[in-house]
Amino acid sequence: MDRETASRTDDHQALRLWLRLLTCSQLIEREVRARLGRRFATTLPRFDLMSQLWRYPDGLKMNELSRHLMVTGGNVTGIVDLLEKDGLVERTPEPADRRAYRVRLTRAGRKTFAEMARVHEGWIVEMLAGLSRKEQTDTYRLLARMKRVTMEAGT
Amino acid sequence: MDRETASRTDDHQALRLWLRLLTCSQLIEREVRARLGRRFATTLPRFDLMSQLWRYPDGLKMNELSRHLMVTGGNVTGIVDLLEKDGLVERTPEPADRRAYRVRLTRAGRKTFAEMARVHEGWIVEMLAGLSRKEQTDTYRLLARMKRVTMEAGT
DNA sequence: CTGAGTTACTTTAGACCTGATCTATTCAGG
DNA sequence: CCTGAATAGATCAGGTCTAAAGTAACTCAG
Repeated sequence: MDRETASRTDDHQALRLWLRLLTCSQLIEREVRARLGRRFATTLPRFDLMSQLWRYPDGLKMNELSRHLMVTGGNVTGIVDLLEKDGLVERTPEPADRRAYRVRLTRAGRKTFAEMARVHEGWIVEMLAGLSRKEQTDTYRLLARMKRVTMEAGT
Repeated sequence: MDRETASRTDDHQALRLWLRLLTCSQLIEREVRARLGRRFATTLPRFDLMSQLWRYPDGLKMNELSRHLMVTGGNVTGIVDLLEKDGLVERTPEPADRRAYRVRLTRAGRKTFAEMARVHEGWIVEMLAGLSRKEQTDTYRLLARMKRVTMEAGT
């Protein structure tokens, strides 16, 4: 019995769609968090941050990380602090602007993340393996529509 | 530029689907959280908890709340504490079991929630208004599949 | 009836997240 | 130059969440 099941009876279409979306998202996210903790003793926010740095080998400034991850700056500070303490990322000074840092993966960070990303993708593939290729692309396309209309509505 | 856009290039199908699902979910959730704060000076967890109690006028025990909301017991304790302090819910003793409480909405809680739920559904309808009725039901059905296969894979 | 195991809830430590505020630096006009 | 606005980042308070440990009450075999 979860939130969604408990409320199906008399709600309306858009609301039901939203609750189901939330349920799916939480099911996967919860599992990924648990596995990241068990297998790699890390967390989803840390994984996400490292994933961004992985795509930008020259590093990113704090505010760029903040935009990419869609979280506040104060939050990025905290996560980078923790990753830095573990030696997975480093803050290097930005010569052009003494206020700014450039955050990048260390050698150890790259090694660690490469392995994590490989295993992580396997988890997702496994969790969604029950969906046919067509179901996956159909869902992907419909969620593209949802993403678009939601972003437009939010403006 | 968000997480998903930043990573589209060379990822595989299931992973892309998951990232898009996460993006959609976060877009809506973020907006709902912001509006709940601005309009009602409350938070999504508090709203969710009250929403469960709304459906069970006789109240729920703490562990039932925990199961419905899919969060840990310690978390429920904290949220109920805050709602109780605001006079929106009350803990009443459970005669049959002196370890347990029965949590229910107070009169003020019912009044407050009724208004919040009405406005909240309006927000969701508005945010998803760009989707046709068919798109909504198609997405709903595909997410039902995803929910099912994900829960089965998680077992 | 008793004590070992279970269950209901709370507490705690630690991570996460936001919004607001602070410090230091940069930049744009005058 | 000099000053005020804007920007980069850090810090803080408060709420959220988990896992683990703690307390009290219940259950039921022996």
